[in-house]
Amino acid sequence: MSLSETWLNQMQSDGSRLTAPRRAVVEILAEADQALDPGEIFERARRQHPAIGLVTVYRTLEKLEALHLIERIHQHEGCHAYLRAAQGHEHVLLCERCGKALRFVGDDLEDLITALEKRTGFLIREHWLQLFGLCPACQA
Amino acid sequence: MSLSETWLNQMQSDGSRLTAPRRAVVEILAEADQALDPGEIFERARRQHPAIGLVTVYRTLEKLEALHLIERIHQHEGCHAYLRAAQGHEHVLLCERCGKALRFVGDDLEDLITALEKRTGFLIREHWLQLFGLCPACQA
DNA sequence: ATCGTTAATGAAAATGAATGTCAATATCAA
DNA sequence: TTGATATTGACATTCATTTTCATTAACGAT
Repeated sequence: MSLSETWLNQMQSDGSRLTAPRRAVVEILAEADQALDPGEIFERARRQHPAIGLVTVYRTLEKLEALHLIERIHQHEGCHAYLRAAQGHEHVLLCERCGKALRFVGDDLEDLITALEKRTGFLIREHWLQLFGLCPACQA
Repeated sequence: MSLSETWLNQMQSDGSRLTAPRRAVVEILAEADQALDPGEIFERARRQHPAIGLVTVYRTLEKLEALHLIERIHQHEGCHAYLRAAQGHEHVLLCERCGKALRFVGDDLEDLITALEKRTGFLIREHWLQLFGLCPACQA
């Protein structure tokens, strides 16, 4: 089963109906190798389903985010792009030039977090780690 | 010399003129122990300088950011709050409840980054690390 | 297969943060 | 003190996102 099928099933289990515009948006996001913002998703979705409205894109994003299937990616240039959600301790590595996004696991932060909790008295519940750079293709 | 005086001097060296509304904004940001968004800064600045316009807040933020004295802090609820910029390898620890922000140094990411570069072929140029939790006061 | 409930849709209007314009004002070097 | 010019605040504008609403479509029940 492909990722988009899995997502569609999860949406349906959640009470959502499977419609053509929704399928288009889900497929785009499930297959994307980069974070996409609502405008970009809208443009791509139109190719498959010309009648789709931008509002539907927003609404589908909302649902997918609520199900933790996608999440917003924060960058200097803007914070409105979405990417498939991190699983477990995954973080993200982004190409500053072409936008290519890679998930990676690499959680060596336990020690740092424990030490900080002791020193500051904070109770740390979440962390964001993002790396930015140039992908192989964009270094040329 | 206080931090706001230092910032004002830097702005002046950069060719900016020191005006009352600008002083108000700078003082608020230099002394804040939490990230503040333009609206919050505007409200606070009005108390010292009732005639100030919101536009001036935006313009002052722009200048301070260009001088790397403040930087935008990204959070779930919004990405429009500003905090004094990180120095060197500082990162930020935020209280999810009251917004209190703490800078800390703790850069043990070199190994992770080197390993990732080798594995992915990316050239990594920057990283963001943010921790979220509850400050001592908000745990009660 | 058909029906009926109700979720979902797209168009249009509304909202609201951020930016651009501009005449009046204030800073600060000379 | 003066004058060039950066800065100001009011107002208008832009543009992404949300809201509203009548219509359409999905899908469980029959």
